[in-house]
Amino acid sequence: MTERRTADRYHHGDLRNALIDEATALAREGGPDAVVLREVARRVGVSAAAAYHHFAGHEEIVEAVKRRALSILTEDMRLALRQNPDGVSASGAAEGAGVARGRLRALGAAYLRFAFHEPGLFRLAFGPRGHWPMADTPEPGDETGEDPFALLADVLDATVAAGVVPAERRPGLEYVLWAAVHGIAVLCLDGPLARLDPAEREQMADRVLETTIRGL
Amino acid sequence: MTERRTADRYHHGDLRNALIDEATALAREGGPDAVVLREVARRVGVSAAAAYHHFAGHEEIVEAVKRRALSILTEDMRLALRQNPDGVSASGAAEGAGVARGRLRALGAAYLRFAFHEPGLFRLAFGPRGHWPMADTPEPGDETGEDPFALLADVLDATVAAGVVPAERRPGLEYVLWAAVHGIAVLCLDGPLARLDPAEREQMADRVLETTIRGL
DNA sequence: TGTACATCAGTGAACGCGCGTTCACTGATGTAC
DNA sequence: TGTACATCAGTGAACGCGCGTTCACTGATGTAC
Repeated sequence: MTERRTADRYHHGDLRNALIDEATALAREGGPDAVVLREVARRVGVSAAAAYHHFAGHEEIVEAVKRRALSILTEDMRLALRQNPDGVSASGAAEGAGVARGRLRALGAAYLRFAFHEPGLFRLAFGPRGHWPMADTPEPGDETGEDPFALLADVLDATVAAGVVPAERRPGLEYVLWAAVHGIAVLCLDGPLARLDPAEREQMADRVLETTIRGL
Repeated sequence: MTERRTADRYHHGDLRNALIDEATALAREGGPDAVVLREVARRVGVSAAAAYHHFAGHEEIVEAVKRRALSILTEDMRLALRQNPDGVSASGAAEGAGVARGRLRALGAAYLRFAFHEPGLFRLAFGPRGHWPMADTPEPGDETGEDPFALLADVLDATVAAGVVPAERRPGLEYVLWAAVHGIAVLCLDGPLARLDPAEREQMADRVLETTIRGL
């Protein structure tokens, strides 16, 4: 019943978040172009002008959704790592090569799961005007404090420590893996592999990961 | 002076091609969203309605530009292969592993050169509503009769023949390589690597190709 | 060689659309006294 | 406990924009005779 707080009242109570919620729903359904300010307001049941009390304009709403998408992805990836723990215990023993490779695979698989399950959010976050996390610009409003890039960097460091990757090849290796994984995501979402069923898609994803990790 | 044929006349003479030319120029400058029917007509110096005597509508112009973009890419890739000939002479001797790998690298490099030199056309051809060549749908209006996918398939077949790739890994391998190459293109155009200068970009491209081919 | 005429390829004005944004406004809220 | 009032968060109408598309039209072209 507390939910009634956000309805049937002249003052909404939490309009800002309600708008972001609805904008996110639109992005999920239709990708970047579907996030239309007027439609967001319409869905919340509020005038379009009301949005301007909470956002500078359309772009700011889109930015908020991008941040939310990225934070969902980050959480997915962190979870994947938690389910594939490294072997570094209190004793400080370095993890084995197999474990390091497994964590790398898990990270890539989580990225692809997000792409396949949330294509709209994925396209929004990683589109031409996207919100890519970068090495030199950590997320300002990031709830977790760690973005996908940082997680990948850590796991790659571990592969070097485990002897899977020669140290001289370490710099910039994030991008090599990211490229492969991102590429197959795009091929499956918008490209020639768009008609694959989920099982075939997963198979392709596994192959890309396997091949790339073998090549590192 | 023959150029005057296309100007200062009530009847243009070759309006259809002039429109595609200008639409292509717009795509080059601003990507998919820049291909605006009214602007295309404006640039050609003709009313927007005139375009409807040559195209069913906006989408058909865009399609024509996509085909043109793809045909440029195909030609670039064919040229790259011609400059990295296989060793198959009249004697029919199979080419060496190094040659096969070199041709694969050349093909990937050509794809990336196109992406970097023609980002607007690249985004148009390979965007969400793109014009990806596919294994099962050869290009209908293709001038060359061979698309990038077919070229890649041939070269991959050669790598198997040369013993670079085990035959059981051959099926679907096109997509593994394509994913890596396409991924790094996107990262460099729209992603975290957008600020790399051309030399660094090429270095990253080489690394991705090297790593992926090693992993095949 | 000249003329009537069908056909083709243009024109310019207008339509409807949905967008982001602005404006003057008003209803609700909570605080000071 | 009640009331005045500043502040905040809504409203609804309107603006301007540029788009794709349609329409009735007209100028140019080339062919039949």
